[in-house]
Amino acid sequence: MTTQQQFYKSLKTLLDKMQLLDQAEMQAKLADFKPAEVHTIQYIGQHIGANVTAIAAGMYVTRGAVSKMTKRLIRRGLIEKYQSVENKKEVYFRLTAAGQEVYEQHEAMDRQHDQRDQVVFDSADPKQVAGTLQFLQAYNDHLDHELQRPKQGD
Amino acid sequence: MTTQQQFYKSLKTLLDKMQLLDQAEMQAKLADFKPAEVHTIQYIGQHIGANVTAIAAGMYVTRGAVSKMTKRLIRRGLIEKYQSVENKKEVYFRLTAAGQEVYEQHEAMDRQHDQRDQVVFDSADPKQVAGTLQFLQAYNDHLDHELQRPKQGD
DNA sequence: CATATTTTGTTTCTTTGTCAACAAAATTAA
DNA sequence: TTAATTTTGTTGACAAAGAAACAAAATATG
Repeated sequence: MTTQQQFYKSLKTLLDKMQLLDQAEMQAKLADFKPAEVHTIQYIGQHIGANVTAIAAGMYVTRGAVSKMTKRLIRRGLIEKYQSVENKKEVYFRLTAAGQEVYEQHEAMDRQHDQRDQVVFDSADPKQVAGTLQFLQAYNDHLDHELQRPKQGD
Repeated sequence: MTTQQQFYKSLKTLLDKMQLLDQAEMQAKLADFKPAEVHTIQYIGQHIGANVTAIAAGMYVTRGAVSKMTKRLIRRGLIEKYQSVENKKEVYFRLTAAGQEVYEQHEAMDRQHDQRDQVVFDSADPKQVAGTLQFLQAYNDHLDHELQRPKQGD
């Protein structure tokens, strides 16, 4: 297996495992809410005033998915939609008090996960950690570049 | 944002971007097959003789998902199921010639992706790359440990 | 050995997402 | 300014995966 393949596999399974762990905890602490609901609440909480298209881009899903999910969250009283006078086409969202409550519970959970994994960061060489972040950033930059240049013939 | 949060975000978006890029190419070159079909074919090709449970564990999905997908791949003539005389409960799979064909096309595509991103590995400090792999491995080991110890009270 | 428990795979129902078609609004071009 | 084009959001049909209930087979326990 090449370095690259190893890298990819490690990355993939790492996230799979995190999701497995996190999901179990979510089930327990936020049982009334589906994972995707919480995820969307989190994104809106962190990106106040984002419209459907921006949320879709940020969450790497389609606008259709966001449209449906926000509709559901509105129905459940967790977010509100609003529009601007300048632009009657775009739709923006904010958390309601109930949504804010869910948001904060989830944030607390996130901090617990951070605690759970802190030992990995603490016991590693700080230079190795910094190098890892730097490498991931370089890789991300490369892919951003690739995404902007979508094949020949466009 | 803490180092840990930065790390997680980089990881997540990196995989999101890869998937975005890869999916576009898949659509073009293996248009007759759904991503999940190709993914399962790839796993079976690399793990001959794996049963439903093993495939599910390896792919981080449920047995139900594997059961359904393998059924579909059999219907489409891409894999075969077989059983052993010693164990009439477990079900194993192998690729057919048609499945092998898809498998190889996908492998070729994977090698192209490797080429696409090789520059990232080439232009980085080899020590940084090695350090990154090491760190990811350490993190994976930590999570394996956490997954084996599923909370208090079990 | 006989029975209880666990493992394995399948199925049904639900959740989540994509895709494609569409309408309304905004932007660009003529 | 009017008309063509693009952007934005919504919807419906469908695809993929999860959870839970189940039956059959294997394993453990007495």
